Amino acid sequence: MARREPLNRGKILDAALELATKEGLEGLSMRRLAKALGVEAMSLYNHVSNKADILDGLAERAFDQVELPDPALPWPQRLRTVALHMYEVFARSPVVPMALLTDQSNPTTVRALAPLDTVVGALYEAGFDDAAVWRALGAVNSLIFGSLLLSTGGFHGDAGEHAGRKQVGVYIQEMDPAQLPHFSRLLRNIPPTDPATDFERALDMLILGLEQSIPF
Amino acid sequence: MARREPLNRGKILDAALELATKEGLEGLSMRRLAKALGVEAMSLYNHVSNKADILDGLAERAFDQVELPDPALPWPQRLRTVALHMYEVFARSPVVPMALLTDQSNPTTVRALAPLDTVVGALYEAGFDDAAVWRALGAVNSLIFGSLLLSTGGFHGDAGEHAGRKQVGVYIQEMDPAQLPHFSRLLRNIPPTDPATDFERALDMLILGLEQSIPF
DNA sequence: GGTGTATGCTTACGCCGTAAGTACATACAT
DNA sequence: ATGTATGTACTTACGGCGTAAGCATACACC
Repeated sequence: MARREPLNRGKILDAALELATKEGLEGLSMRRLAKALGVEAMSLYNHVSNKADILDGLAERAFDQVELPDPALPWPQRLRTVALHMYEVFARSPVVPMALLTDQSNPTTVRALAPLDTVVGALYEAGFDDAAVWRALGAVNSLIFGSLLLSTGGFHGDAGEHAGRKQVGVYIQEMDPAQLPHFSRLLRNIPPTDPATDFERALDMLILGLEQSIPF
Repeated sequence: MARREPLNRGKILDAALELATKEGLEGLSMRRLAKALGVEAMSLYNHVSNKADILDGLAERAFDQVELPDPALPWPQRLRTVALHMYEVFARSPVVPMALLTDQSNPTTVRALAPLDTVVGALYEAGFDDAAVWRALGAVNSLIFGSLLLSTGGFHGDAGEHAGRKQVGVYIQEMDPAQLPHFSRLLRNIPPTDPATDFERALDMLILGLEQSIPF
């Protein structure tokens, strides 16, 4: 009986990312993942310790792809660059931010935390104290992850974001312009924006706000 | 045999909120919810159409609690007030934002969308065009929901937010200050901030940025 | 009393993550 | 060449999940 090509962690992560990208986080199950690899579910446990381990692996790979900016740049550019890179990388693998925010993944390796270290470094250099750095870090992360989640899946009701006209159309019909005048006006004229540049604008606003609140 | 007090949608929602607040979104199952109500799981389906319907109900109740600001206020205050109220209400029921962002809930009633209509109205009044309103709405929502999710559960690795010293302590020990100098410095000195005021500061920064990008 | 309707219960299906045990192919020691 | 250890994969099983389908019972109204 011909021996099959052996499995390994890398192949599992590859297949997991592909499956999750295609089917979403809830479509990624050990059984389906195994099937995609031509293997039984329990065989995966020879190479990963459990499902959370797979998600951690995906998150680490993603963080690893985040380019770190030139440390010589002034801090606002450094912050801007690393935040944009984080957004781009995660937007390519929407499962990852979803798993992170729902606590299904929680990577703790140095590699995963390096981009955040860059953010923190930039904020300290700006002159903020510990509390302000902490808050600003939270704000940046909130904006990054909030934008990602709202643009992929979550809560079509409030925006639909890039979700496309089809769904939004439903709301337009259901919506009573007398009761929600502004919102229905907006939905009637949704402009064709893309989430990435929307995020960029929002980030710039936040950085602007940050620069203005630097202590002297 | 004594007839038991009959079930109804309201009681189900009450128990669901309590259970979910105690056990988290993943702890809220039809079976456990039924048990808490002294009933079999399938009995719930006489009053709600499915689990998503329960989550929609919780979300609607939450949106309903959001106070709408005095329309006479200038737009930045209106925006600020409604965003803060949304944050407060959702922070009280963390299941709701979680369910919204993971697409397990998607309320579409007028009541649920009223706060968003207020936001949109404020942004139009500020003079933004459709595209800018759309983007600004996304930014505000991202900040609200991102802050909420980061502060409840998600991704202790990046911040831990209010999650408390215990968990953060783990990272401090594991973390190599040589490789993550800024981040480990920050964790060594985490100041005692609370997520709500952190959000308030971030929101003010964003509004500041908005005001400065009004077209003339 | 008879009947219709609403409510709750029981059973069952196909999913899920994973613990535990088994079969077998290779690598190495004798 | 034989025996053994190791690692990989498979099988089975457990307790959970959401919910479809069907049944039993209690009340409201005629």
